[in-house]
Amino acid sequence: MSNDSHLSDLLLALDYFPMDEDTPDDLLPFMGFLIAKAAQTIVETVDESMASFGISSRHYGVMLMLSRHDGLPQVAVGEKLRIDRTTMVKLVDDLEKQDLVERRRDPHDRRAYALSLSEKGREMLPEISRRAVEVERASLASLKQDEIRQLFRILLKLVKGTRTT
Amino acid sequence: MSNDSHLSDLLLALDYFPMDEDTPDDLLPFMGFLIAKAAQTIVETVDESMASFGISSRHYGVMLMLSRHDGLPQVAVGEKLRIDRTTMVKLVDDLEKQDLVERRRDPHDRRAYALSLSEKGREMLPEISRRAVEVERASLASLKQDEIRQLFRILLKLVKGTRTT
DNA sequence: GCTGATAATCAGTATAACTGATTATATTGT
DNA sequence: ACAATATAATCAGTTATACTGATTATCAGC
Repeated sequence: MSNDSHLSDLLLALDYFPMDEDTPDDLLPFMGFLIAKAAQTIVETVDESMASFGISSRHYGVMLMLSRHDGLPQVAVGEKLRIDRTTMVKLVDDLEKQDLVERRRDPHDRRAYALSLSEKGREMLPEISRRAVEVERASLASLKQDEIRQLFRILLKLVKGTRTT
Repeated sequence: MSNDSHLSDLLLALDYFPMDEDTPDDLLPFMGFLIAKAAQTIVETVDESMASFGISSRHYGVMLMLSRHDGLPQVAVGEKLRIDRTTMVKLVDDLEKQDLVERRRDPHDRRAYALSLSEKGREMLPEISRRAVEVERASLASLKQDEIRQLFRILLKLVKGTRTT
């Protein structure tokens, strides 16, 4: 309650919104900032909701990835999620301790692990996902269905467009 | 070149796109993820572009804030930017060392600092902003002007909608 | 003036990203 | 087949950030 002066105030107060003209140059300095803050908000709430499962949003991301790409080596999951190789070690350690993910040796490349959801992981994932969706929906509550779809489409285009490779 | 398998592939490959139906529930589990990755991409590139000025995107954010709210106390800047009070100390230390920002005692509240851009800070900011805009524009290159405007509008609505107060 | 709140700071802890090295295994070139 | 090089995972150590709790100075209300 002490704090009704948010970044949105900054932006609003400063006539960066609405942007009537077709020169979004004025608002570009704030774009990165705005995306970062939106991300921060959502990630924080997802993290909170995942806490009761003993994991973070990042662990959830790994599980989500494995649900679709079973048997992927650790490094590949990291590349897809843009998580550092050494950070992946810790994440998978955590997930293994919770018995949500298994490390098996890849028979075709015995340096690598083939990561899979464990039995428990497969069982839990729908429930975990349901929670994540709940809070994400809540985070997006101020948006119309149509806006959510647009946002998704635009972000996807953005992420696709900026490949570092 | 080793890595053409990005998160976008995940999403595309999995028919999460295009989302023809009016049930974005299927894609909601990926929304937070997608925003986070978009943010990561932009923040990283902005950080890189700021490096030649000896600052990070966070320092830039503080300067941008001060350019609009001169004389704000440290804690207020932190609240607006959602940066921890103790982290602000370090950020302002850095900016002061670079002589971009000044801490003056607020005459009305001698506990607080009134933060201001220094002379040099005021001079530099347009140049710094120009660089930031350059790389942000590059990050958004895959989007049409119209999509950038939409994205901005939607994100602003989202951030406004999810006040933690 | 006393009490409780607040701005900034500092010390200490926890987490994450990153660097560089190591081990085991794979791949490539000859 | 063998040597050189590359790769997957790990570990140790460094750095950046967030957060907690305490301290100091100051403010505001009674």
